[in-house]
Amino acid sequence: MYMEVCLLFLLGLALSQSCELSLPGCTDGGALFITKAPQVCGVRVQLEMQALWRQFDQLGTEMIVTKSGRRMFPTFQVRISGMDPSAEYVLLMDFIPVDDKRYRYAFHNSSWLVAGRADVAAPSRMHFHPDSPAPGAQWMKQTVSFDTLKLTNNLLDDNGHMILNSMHRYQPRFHVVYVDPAPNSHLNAYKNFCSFSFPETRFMAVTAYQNHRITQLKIASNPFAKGFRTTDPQDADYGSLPASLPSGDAFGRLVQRCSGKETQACGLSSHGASAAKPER
Amino acid sequence: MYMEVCLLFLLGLALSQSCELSLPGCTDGGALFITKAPQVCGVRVQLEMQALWRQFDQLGTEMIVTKSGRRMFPTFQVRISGMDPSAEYVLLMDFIPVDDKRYRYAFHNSSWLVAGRADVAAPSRMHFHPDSPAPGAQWMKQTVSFDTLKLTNNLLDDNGHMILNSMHRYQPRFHVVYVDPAPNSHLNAYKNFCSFSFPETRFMAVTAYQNHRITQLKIASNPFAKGFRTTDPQDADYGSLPASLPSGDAFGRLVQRCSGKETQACGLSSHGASAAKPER
DNA sequence: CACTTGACACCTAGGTGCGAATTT
DNA sequence: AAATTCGCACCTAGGTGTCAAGTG
Repeated sequence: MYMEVCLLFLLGLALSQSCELSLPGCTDGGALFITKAPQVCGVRVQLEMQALWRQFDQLGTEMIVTKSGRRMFPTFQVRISGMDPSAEYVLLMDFIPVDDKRYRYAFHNSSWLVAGRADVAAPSRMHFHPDSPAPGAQWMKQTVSFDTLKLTNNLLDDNGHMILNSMHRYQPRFHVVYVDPAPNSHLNAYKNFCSFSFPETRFMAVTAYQNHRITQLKIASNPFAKGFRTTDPQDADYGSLPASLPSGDAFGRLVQRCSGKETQACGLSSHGASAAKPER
Repeated sequence: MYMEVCLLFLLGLALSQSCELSLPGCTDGGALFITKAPQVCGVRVQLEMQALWRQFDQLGTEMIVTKSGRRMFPTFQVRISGMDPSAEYVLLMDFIPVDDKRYRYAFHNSSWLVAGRADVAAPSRMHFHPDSPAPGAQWMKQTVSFDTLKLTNNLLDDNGHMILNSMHRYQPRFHVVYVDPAPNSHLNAYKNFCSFSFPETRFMAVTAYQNHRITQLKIASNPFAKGFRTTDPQDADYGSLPASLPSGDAFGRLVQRCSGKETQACGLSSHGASAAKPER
């Protein structure tokens, strides 16, 4: 990892956060106040394993956090197009709180209830894809996987894992940063990146699964949990088609509409689904 | 991997090979005809697990080659110092034939015999360390390991493995290449790298072990072969001190003298042990 | 009571030499 | 006969949820 590179776009991401707060939405192909650099303005990102992500999302995805760090399942993986093949990019992820609430699970009716305001925010970290930096051609060649990313609830973690508060809800974000070789490129940092959020990847951080249906879906779909399977080893075709369509609620329709195709970066702070921003 | 970088020093390495053939030796700190770039002239490389390598070398190291590719054991690992911390380097390995001979093993007296001239040379490949390119600081931070390198006897291999002829003897080489950002840096390619050979890492490529003592030492020292151990699980302290000193032959003394300490690059084509070149 | 921790059995993924079968 | 190939049992290394125990 290149330290000098990292420092370069910390500024950029900070800008991104504040812009997200101040702007209500980002219309697809709408007028732009800030022009993005050509190296990032055409970047398109497609979430892999969408069908599986949606299955989990319908039930209310939960992700285990442990002291030593736990992988995400499903793994966050994307296919990228529209990069400048010869330009250098850094790819990274972070996690932002979906709201300012703490939750608890009501077993009697299998639903999440608000249990007060959020705890003090965990130290915010970024996870750089280990292949960073690399030329666009390399990133676009095949699926980019964040399978080495781990989630922890240890506030003092020194393994570089992503620190989250259990019983809080998070939205993964994906950032594409163009490594500008120009001198004083920091002056253009805000032009040199774009960000993507896929609403169907939101999840509740937990230390133990609460919703039994989530547990069952993890066991059915994660190869490492095969030891807990009881049913046929048949139903393992995730990743192509959703086993069931999104249900009739507004959120379901939104997800279907916005992430059914690949996603284009929009001008200021790009989202996987432009109108499907986390509720704030 | 950066293709443009690769192309840059192919020339350099080619030069290296021809120089090795034409020059009888490379005296430690002697007068130099060609001045190396400051980024590489002070680079020092120390072989890890020397004691283990020497134990194998005394018996006549054998490395398995398979169609699908086999790791080396011991693994080629080095500690590096003397790099420019902020300069970019590419690290790579290749394997050169020790001689022009084909061998066979005489079981009756446990020795290798010459069995004619070498077969047609296998396609010569280079193995780039997967972290390449990276700044000197990163390479020097910890041991650099080539544990993902695999050896194959499949002339048509398309997995990027190192292709070797079975029953032929090879010398691993290690190359440090400075990535010169200057325009027309290819004109200086021969200045921008240095190479290291450790005589104790020479080996015979085989499809099945010939010397039973080699088999036993592999079983005793490779964790993955633990299933074949019969003796105490005690004698597993390789890497610190040699269990037995090199025996009384000239080669043993040579190895001891030349690779007992860390090794400095010398001017033209640097070797781990300057006078311990493979016999040609 | 709600939540967290840690030992555990059970997996995946892949690196070993063995030994029978096959090829040259 | 010599050399190679392949399935195999046996490992390492580490990712699963479970369950009992611990914490506040």
